[in-house]
Amino acid sequence: MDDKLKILADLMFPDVTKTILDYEKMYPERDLKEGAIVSRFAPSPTGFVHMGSLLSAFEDNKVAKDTNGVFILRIEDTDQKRSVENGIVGILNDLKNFDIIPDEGMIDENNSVGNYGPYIQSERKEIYHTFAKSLVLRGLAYPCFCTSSELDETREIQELNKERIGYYGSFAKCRNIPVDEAINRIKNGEEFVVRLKSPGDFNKKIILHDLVRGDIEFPENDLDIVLIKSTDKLPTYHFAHLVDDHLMRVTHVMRGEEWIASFPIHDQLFSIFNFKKPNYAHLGLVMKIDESGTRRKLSKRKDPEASVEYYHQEGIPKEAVKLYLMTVANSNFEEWLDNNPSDDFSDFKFDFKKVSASGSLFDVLKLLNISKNYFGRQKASTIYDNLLVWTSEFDKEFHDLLVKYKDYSIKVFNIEREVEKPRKDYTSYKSIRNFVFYMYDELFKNPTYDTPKITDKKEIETILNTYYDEYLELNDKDLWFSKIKEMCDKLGYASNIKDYKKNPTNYKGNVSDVTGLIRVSLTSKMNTPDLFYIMELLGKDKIKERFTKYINTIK
RNA sequence: GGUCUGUUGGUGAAGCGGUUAACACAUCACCCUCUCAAGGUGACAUUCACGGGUUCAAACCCCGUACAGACUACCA
Repeated sequence: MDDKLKILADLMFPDVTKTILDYEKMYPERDLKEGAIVSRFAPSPTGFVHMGSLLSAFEDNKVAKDTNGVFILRIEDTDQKRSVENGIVGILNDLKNFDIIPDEGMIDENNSVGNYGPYIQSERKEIYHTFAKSLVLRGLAYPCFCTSSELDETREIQELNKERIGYYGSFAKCRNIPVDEAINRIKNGEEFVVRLKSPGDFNKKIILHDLVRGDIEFPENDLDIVLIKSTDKLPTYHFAHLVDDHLMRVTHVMRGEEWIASFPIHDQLFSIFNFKKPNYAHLGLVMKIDESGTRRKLSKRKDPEASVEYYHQEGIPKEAVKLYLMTVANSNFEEWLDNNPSDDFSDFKFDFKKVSASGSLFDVLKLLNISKNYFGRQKASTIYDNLLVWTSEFDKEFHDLLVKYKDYSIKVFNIEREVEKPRKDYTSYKSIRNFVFYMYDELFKNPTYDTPKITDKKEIETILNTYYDEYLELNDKDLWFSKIKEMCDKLGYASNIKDYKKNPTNYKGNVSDVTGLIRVSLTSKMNTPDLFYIMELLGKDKIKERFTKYINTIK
């Protein structure tokens, strides 16, 4: 009997030259400190990273770095339909944009670092075959010749009889084909997949532990799942997971909750081989609210914000996205951030217990808020440098101005910045232009003016001319303002707003109406940062120019 | 049909048998103020999907139900 199995196994896997033991020696247990976590991100080479995957890659990376472990990038290309040209580089770039750098695995389309490779599944065929072959030898796997139409048929029967769907028990037609017959059919060139001869019993319960959900009770797996596919002889996800994560000595498998259902399969596989089982953490999915008001998985196709590239284009700083990801990853992070306001959170330790089990809603508003606070912490020169990089790709016109007026630009960004309570108005690099455009003549050619309180042309002329001729003061902020108040008193506007509120009819208006007019004439906007600083930077000549320009636009 | 997961305010959530049900975002009000952005103060869940049960005591434990989601492929 054993001899026959050997003949069968050799026939099924003619390419196998090594044994499992050989591989155990090639990929020995890692020599890492106690508690070090080996994690892996294993995408298909689709060329881009979706927000949900980014979160899990981010967490994989974080956990490995926290513990001085290893973070591996492995490419799962066992389904050729999912592969795309230069798909690996695309993924690597998306990760790199958020400072997620794998310690081990693929570093470009064809090369890798690390001693546990290859890191592309299609190049590991012989390894999978070796493991599958050992199962055949032990009578725990068998060739299955069922065609897809046969499979469909049994499924239909199962549906009709309201029976559990799947390839198991008496529905596993090829499970008990005599070895002789199997040998002959293979010799005759019949196509086959290799299936696990599951030793499980659906009526028995097992309890599996998940790092975020705790213990989960399942029936044992009794499905004879496919291990190796027929046409390309590549493994299925389940089998590749077993072989790769064992041989790469992965300690923690973090994946989406869509994998919970196959947890029993994976546990069984590890048991059969008597391999040390990894820890599992099944993460909640990233959701969004649909137009119809229902929750659904964030979709790459429908939702621009699902694509990681979107944040790059929008100019959301990667630091802000990372901060946001961390708040989604661990619910206690925000509190920590409050006490440690910084963009470097390497001191914050990821905790599986603080991972939410339910899918979280993707909250763009929150991201923007985090981003705003991030900008609040930055120096003007840092903002300048980063903005220069962003505009070089997305806003050529602005970029050229930044280069031309470097020192001036830094001063502009510094308005109310490096002080105790800095401004928090920028939300993204993209948004900055709208906050500062009026500081550049080149961007102020045809402004659309907001409408100030004071609209009468004659009055406007009087105020602006009087101000420029008699009260303009740019050396000191306090003096600047007291001069404006002085003028208000002279022209019939209340210099003190409280006085104005008491007796509004005694005045033509109040200081804020006057400064509002000056503000609009200079910037076209009703709302801006501190007017004094703006005027200080603009300088006398430009102020005159803009007063005139404004007066000329009024009818 | 089967298996599994989840359900706390507009949103993200804390909570693990006794809490005024944290905190953050958003919203609103007031204060500060030359306008904004900020900042400060306060408001915002009589209640934790629903119905039962256990208990002196339940958002927390048990049982049902509903809803949402995942899986049930030679896709991952």
